[in-house]
Formats: sequence, structure tokens, C-alpha cells
Amino acid sequence: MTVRVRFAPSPTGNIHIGNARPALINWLFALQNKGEFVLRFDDTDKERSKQEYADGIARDLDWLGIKPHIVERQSDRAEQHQAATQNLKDAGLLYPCYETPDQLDRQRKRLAARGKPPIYDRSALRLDDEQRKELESEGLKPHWRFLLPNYKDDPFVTERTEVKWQDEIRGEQTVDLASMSDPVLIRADGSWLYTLPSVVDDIDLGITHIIRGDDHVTNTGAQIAIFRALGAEPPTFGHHNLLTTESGEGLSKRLGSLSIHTLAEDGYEAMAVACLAVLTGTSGPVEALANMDALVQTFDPKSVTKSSAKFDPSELGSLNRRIVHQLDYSDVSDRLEAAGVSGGEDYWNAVRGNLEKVSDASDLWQIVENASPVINDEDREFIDVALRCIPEGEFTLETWGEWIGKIKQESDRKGKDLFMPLRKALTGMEHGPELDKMLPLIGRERTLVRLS
RNA sequence: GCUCCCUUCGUCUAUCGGUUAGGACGCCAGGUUUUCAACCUGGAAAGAGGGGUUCGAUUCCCCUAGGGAGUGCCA
Repeated sequence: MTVRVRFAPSPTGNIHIGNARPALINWLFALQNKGEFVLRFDDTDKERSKQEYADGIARDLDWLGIKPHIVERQSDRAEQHQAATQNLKDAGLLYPCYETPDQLDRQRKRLAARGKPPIYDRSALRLDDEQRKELESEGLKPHWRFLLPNYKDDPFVTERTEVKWQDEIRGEQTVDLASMSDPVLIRADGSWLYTLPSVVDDIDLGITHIIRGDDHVTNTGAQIAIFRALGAEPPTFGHHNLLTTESGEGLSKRLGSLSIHTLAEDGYEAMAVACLAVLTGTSGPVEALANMDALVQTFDPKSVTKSSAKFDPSELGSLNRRIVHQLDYSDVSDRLEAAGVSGGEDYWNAVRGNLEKVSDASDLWQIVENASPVINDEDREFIDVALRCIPEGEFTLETWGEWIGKIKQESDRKGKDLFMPLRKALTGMEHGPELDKMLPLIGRERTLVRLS
């Protein structure tokens, strides 16, 4: 059977590094198993879902290197959701409830105050047709709950109230359905909550593995019950740990600075973001892997740990640096040319070891094109000596060695005193890329001008 | 409040009862590079607390504390 996974964001905001984690883990899992990746927009919340967010999510995933094989929109599949709804109603597994949100809220608070679990008491299940009619004649519209197979004394008895599954990441998991309320599947306005459409779509789309954050663990218990109620075998589940900020809070959509789009605009490499998002909270090192293939080879779902992991945004800097240092000219030529850096491969190889971000290459380019020479008064005489020693012919990689050798003979300077005045005169800076590589790029003409 | 999960260097983590508690990132020092970066070598750095079980506990059990998640007519 072909592995098929899905990433199912609700288009209610931009994705950040915390959402990138499940997206990438699913993507890697798909590639590792020669499977397919479905991007499904869970847009059942009409109030908050927006097309612009969906577009933004697709764009950000693409930037990260995720190319979905299939794109779906939950709102396009109302027919199937309707059919499943009817199935459940016919089976007596979906029952109408008339409590208002306010009433439910008070009920929960009352239970909490008494130290009891805040579980819905199923009083609506005991309503007869006449009572329902009466409530509806008062103008109340029902919302619908799924009857969890969990109470020993209810008409849909199952011996066990626990749902167990072998989690791809966390090992054996158990959720006790007796500890949760019957989930509301349909709102009073007739629209679906995410729970049922999600299961229906997972069945119809042939999803084989549901990999998502461990905030869904309890959900999985109820959803497995719904899979079974719809006559489908539940897929394999895997729940990865969540990432938190330094202060330990869960990542929220409010973390604008860590939105994928912002990180992209700030000039970070997609692979740096991907490595941090995926490899943090695993037993492997957070390595700087330069391409998705390497990450596919490296990542092991089983290495994801169970506890939430603090991740350090500042690590993105060093990760990015290490990745940039590995990039070949062909990886960056487009970006360099777009930024007006025309030094080609020689230039890239000369400077990449000094860069934090690829965009820094443009700043360094000024060394070649228009550095402001710095020549201290006490070095003037020495620079004049250097000027006289400049080798004949075109500047090559050997020119620097030749030149400095000659200067050594002509002056009594050595070490730092020898090369630093030249570095400052040539580049205007006290540190930077190796001069033997820069010299051919700067060329004879500019060298003469800068030293004069 | 109730349910589930978790707790080892600063951070992410390894350890199938006996280890000098290992690695990665970061940090510090030295080397190398005639600068910086890179690179190499070395170093500092950890079992939340309390009870058990055991010849022996970081490892198994219980309690406490702390953290995460769920507990929605959000997803």
C-alpha cells in the first residue's frame, strides 16, 4: 500500500516554525517511504478561514521545499461529510443537544468546583421526541454530539472504554473515552466542526499515516472511535512532541518573528529553518544539512522524544551560517546575480566562509568594487614600498604570496605589521576574506588606486 | 479542578540496574591560517526533591515539586 500522509492546517493565520514541524515531518516521512503528501486546508471554521492565509501557507511550504502531491480543501467536500453525518445519525451515534454554550459553560464550572471531571452528562440523550419538538418550538436549534462507545450502561455498550493504538512515535498509547465528553460534531448553525470532516477526508483520501503534534493525542481516541463507527480501519498514528519558546510557552500564531515568511524575508536558508524545526527535540544532533535529501536520510521519526522541547531561535543563526558555508556557487548564483554581485564562482568561494547569510555576500562585494581605503600616516611610507613591489602581469591566486614576499625583502616589517596595513588599504576593513583570493577580483587597477 | 505525557550539562539529548554518565550546539583555552571566519585539539558543564525495592538505582515503584498537552458549538 502506498504511504499517504497529510498536513492539514486551518487557514486562519500564517505558519510559524511550530507548524513547520509537522509539515516537514510528514514530508520527510512521505519521501522516506516513497509515498505521497496531501496538503489539506481544514477550513470548516468559516469565520476565521481566509483564502489569503491558505495562499500564504502554500507559499511558505513551497519555500521550505515541500511540494504537495495533492491539494484539497475541506469545504469542497461537503457532500461526503453530509453522507457520513447521515450514516452516523442512522446508526444512532449522533444525537441532538439543545444546551446553549452558556449553559454548558456553567455546567463545566459546577463540576470543576466539585472536583469532578468536566464531562458532558448526556442529558440530551434522554430527551424523547416530544421534548425535542418542544425545545425546537422554543426556537432552539440542536448541535449534534457523537456518542462515544464508553459507558457500560449506555445502549451502545463496548466492553472497554479505552482506545489503544501503537503510535509511530510514542509507542503504545491509551486514551480512556470515559474521561472525555461526547464530541460535538455539528454546530447549531448546521456547520461541521473539524472532527468529522477530518476523519471522513482521511478515509476518502486514503491517508495511511496521520502524523501530527501530540496536542492531538486525546483527539485521536475519539477519532479512532469515529473511524470505526464509519466502518473504516483507522490509519497509523504518530504524535510528535511540541516545540516551546525559551520561556516554555507553546508556540502560538502570535509569534510573528518566527513566522516562516518572516524568516524567509530575513534571509535565512530554508534548510536552516527546516533542520531546526525538525531536528530539535530528537535524539540526533541538530545538524546543518544543506539539502532536503540529506534531511530525508537523517531524520528518524522514532528519534523524536516524548517531552516538549525548548528551541532556541538564536540557534538559527549558527545553523544558517554552517549551511551557507557548504553551499556551492550553483546554489546561490541566481540570488547573487539578482543582488548585483557579479564576482562569479571565484568570489563566492573566496567569501562564503565569512558569511552568516547569503545576502551578506552583497555587503562584502564592496571590498571588490568600492572599498574606502584606510591608510594610517605611519604606514604611508610602507604602503609606498608595497606599491613599488606589485608584481607584473595579471593578478592571480599566486600574486599575493609573490607580492608579500617582495615587500618583506624591501622593508623590515613582518607579521601583523606587514599585512594589516595592506588589508586596510585594500579593503577598508581589519578582517575579511583571504586576500590571496580577493586580489585577483580587485585587480591591478583598483589596487593601484587604493594604495596611492 | 479532572485526564494523559514528561523531568539527565546553558540547550537538544544517549544510557535496555553495575559507565570516568556519552554526543551535538553554544561557551572557554590552545593550535593552525601572516586578519576574521572555517578547521584541529583540549576544557568547564547534568541525573528536580524525598521515600522505597536491590549487593548495587540516572535506570524499577510510590509521593512531592516543576513542565507540557487535553479538558470548546477552535483546529
